[in-house]
Amino acid sequence: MFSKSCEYGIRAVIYIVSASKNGERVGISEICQNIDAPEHFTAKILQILTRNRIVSSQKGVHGGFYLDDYQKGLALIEVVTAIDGKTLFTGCGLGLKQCSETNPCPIHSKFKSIRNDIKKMLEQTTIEELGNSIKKGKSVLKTLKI
Amino acid sequence: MFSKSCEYGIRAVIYIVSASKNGERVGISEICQNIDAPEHFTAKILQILTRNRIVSSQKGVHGGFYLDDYQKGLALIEVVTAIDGKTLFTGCGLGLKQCSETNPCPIHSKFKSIRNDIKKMLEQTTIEELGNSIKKGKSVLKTLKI
DNA sequence: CAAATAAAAGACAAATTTATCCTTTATACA
DNA sequence: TGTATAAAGGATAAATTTGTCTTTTATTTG
Repeated sequence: MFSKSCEYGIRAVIYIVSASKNGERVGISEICQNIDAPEHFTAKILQILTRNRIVSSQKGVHGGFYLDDYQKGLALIEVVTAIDGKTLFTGCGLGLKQCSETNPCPIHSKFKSIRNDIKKMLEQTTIEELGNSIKKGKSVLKTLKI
Repeated sequence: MFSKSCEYGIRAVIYIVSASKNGERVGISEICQNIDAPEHFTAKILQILTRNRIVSSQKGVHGGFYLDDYQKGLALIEVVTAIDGKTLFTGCGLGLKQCSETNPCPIHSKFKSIRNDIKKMLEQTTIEELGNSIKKGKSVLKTLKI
């Protein structure tokens, strides 16, 4: 469904929101320890997100990543689109470039509703909402240690 | 969503069903010309499907690929599972191995309904049904030449 | 200003997916 | 029975994705 990059990206932003109380910044190593992701690789993904102004960052001492109030309210679809592009919502299920309403592939209509559901779900879910779910302990971002 | 292999595999079986009138066999080069897919690569995917008894094949003169009546009635999910496995229906949206009902990721429940919809769609759609859509000219499997 | 810190960026490597080529095996039919 | 045919299978290559390492840049703080 999502690429590994996108999975790490989503997990990272959710962690940042859940961990940075009152504007505190979170470092890349802390992030990656808490989402079970490779550090340098995830750093590059966060670079993409900061370039797209989905995440904010600060270099130097006490630097790190954080989300401002506007960014917290962004929907998950912003993260997904920045990393994986729009193919998941717009592309043909069978990979046909010319597939369209007037020139449909055999599963076009059946696929359309699913694509729309995915899109709707990602549009309606905010980063903050998912961060709160982590804060409250209702969900997790990594394998629990035993 | 699906891998390239899976896209080619689905397109191939739909073409075979749509093109093989009364048990006629269809050769790999004809298949690939009509679904815009690389020949040798698609041949390997059809090998997987024949090993899984989703497609039938015959070597030698007048050989080729075909689907018997039972195989025509198979659902698309058989094709997808044989090629891409079950991760699309069972895996976590954020790639967490331990994600489950009791230990959910933040998007677990929202994702579940979408996964179920995809699964349901693939279970309810038969290969034959899609082949008929092609036969009737209601849909296409490749870019139309202008 | 200098040192320490942390993200940004660039270069490179491993792994996986996608694609191609060549040889082998099975089948039909003359 | 032998030859042509077409799928099966093996080996290899290209492309993409994923992952690592090192250097550079910006910022804070003493």
